[in-house]
Amino acid sequence: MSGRGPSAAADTAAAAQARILATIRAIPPGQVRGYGEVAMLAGLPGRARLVARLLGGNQDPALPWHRVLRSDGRIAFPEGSRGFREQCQRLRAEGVAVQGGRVKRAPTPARDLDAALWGPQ
DNA sequence: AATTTGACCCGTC
DNA sequence: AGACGGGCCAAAT
Repeated sequence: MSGRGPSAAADTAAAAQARILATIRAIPPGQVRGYGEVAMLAGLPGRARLVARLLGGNQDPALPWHRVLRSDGRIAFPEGSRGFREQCQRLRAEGVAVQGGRVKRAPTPARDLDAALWGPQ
């Protein structure tokens, strides 16, 4: 059947978005991930902005959006804004140390891998 | 169809 | 550590 309706491309995009949302939902409480990290885990490397756009239009209160931050470990909202405070509070409620709008532990565990490979001496 | 915008990322100074 | 600039991708106007 050659009836590729207008759902062909839209379906792919929808699937990508669904994977992104699933990845965000899969983030364990007390942990944080970067936008690019979420995109990569969702099988969409380089689409960090898509994740951001998705969260921007997200209306699901059950989505742990607060566990997603910038690659620098910093909150993506401007300091003092509503989202900033809410995200900060929600993170602290999960035991995440937030200082100056920044998470103590970087979302990229690459350093841990290096340490694990070489070991503590 | 071209331009602008956005809860971004990375290398460099 | 923070500041600048360029790059990337997708949706909205």
